[in-house]
Amino acid sequence: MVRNKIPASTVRRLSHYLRSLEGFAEEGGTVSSEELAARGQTTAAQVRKDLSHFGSFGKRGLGYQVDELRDRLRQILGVDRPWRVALIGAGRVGLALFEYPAFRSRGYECVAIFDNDPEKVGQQWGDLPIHSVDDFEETIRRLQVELAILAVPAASAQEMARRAVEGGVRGILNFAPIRLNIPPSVTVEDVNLVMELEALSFAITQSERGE
Amino acid sequence: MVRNKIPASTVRRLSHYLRSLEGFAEEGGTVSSEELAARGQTTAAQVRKDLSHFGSFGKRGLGYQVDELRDRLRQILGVDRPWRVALIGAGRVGLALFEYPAFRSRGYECVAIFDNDPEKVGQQWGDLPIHSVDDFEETIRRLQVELAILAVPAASAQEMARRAVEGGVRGILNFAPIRLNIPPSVTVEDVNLVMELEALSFAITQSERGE
DNA sequence: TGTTGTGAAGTATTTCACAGCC
DNA sequence: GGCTGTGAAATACTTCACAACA
Repeated sequence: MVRNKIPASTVRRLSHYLRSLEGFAEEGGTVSSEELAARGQTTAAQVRKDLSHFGSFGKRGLGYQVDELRDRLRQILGVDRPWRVALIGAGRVGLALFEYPAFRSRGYECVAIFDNDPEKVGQQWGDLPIHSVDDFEETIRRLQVELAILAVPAASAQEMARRAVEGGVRGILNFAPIRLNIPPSVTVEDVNLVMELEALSFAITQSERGE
Repeated sequence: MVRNKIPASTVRRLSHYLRSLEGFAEEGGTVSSEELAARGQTTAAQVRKDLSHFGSFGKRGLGYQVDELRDRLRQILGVDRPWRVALIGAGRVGLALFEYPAFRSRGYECVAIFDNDPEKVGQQWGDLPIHSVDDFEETIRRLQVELAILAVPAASAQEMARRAVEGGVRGILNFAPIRLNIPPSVTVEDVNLVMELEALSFAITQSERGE
């Protein structure tokens, strides 16, 4: 079904489409590529091209069945099943993520929290204890952790990423502002807030100079 | 100096290059496009092309002067001067961002915090009071806020974005998972954590199906 | 009729490769 | 000799436009 490599831009848009469809209360309705495009800041042709990578599940003349497309998008994005997540780093960022309701509601279930600060180890967040990093690899392997959210200082990020891979993790959401060096079989997504702010100040600076 | 539209991918890489150069302790040294590429997960040709949009500040046969390139990148990205930032939404995400040391150290200075929860209004974070949103536009205009960090629930994000624009903000870092509808003169950068996680689960699901 | 799915055309971005300069 | 800066070539992505079909 999936013919070639899917561009990252397409994956991001698929996520948007799914979000839009979840807004539709009306079950059993249909939606056109035109409507999806309007909600997703893109074009109808782009919506159709994005979806066409995964098969053809629209009806010509009618559009897409909302329920069906939503289910299909969930399958494609892999969110039709729960994911076991470990939070590495119980600081402010970790706490914000841990309490972010959207994660759990989309099937990302935090099953373990780790920190290297002896003050924090043993504390509870919700019903989860904060583990020491001593037996990190064994613990995440035992708990069958698939995704790691890496919210530790840059200095320890590479080391913890390596250990997470060692423990069998398949993907890492990395908040540390460094490029992780890990095997290509493990997927990494970087969230770099300073970079986002710099993109803002760049754009503003450019527009000021331009005019 | 800047000839055409600069791709977003280039801007992100410039931010990486700057981060790499800040790692260089040695003042007065030089760095080649090859070295920068190695640290930034890209190619030497890409580094040179990225920089060439803004002029030619390397020495053939030698490479780039570290200090000079770093200063030039700061100018280009607009981080050679402080930016006045307002934090909108004093929840967990807001707190994590407020205490994120990298922001302040790069010149993004939080000058006001807002929340619509009467329980929070009047509290202090560091030496900043949490303001009510009642006189939001006037306050940010008076404080000459240039950037807004929007960390409020999706339901109020559009409204607060509109009011921020009204108050004279030039850029918005948006954590709400919706597309803001604002005039093109104001720049928006979206940080969508669910989307990042979905990109991970997509990639993992694909690789499992492929093999 | 109305809207999809998709080759073909059009743009945008990256990579190549080499002249030009230190 | 070594490394930059940059047109030209290659590749990737988006948009067009229309046949296919419910």
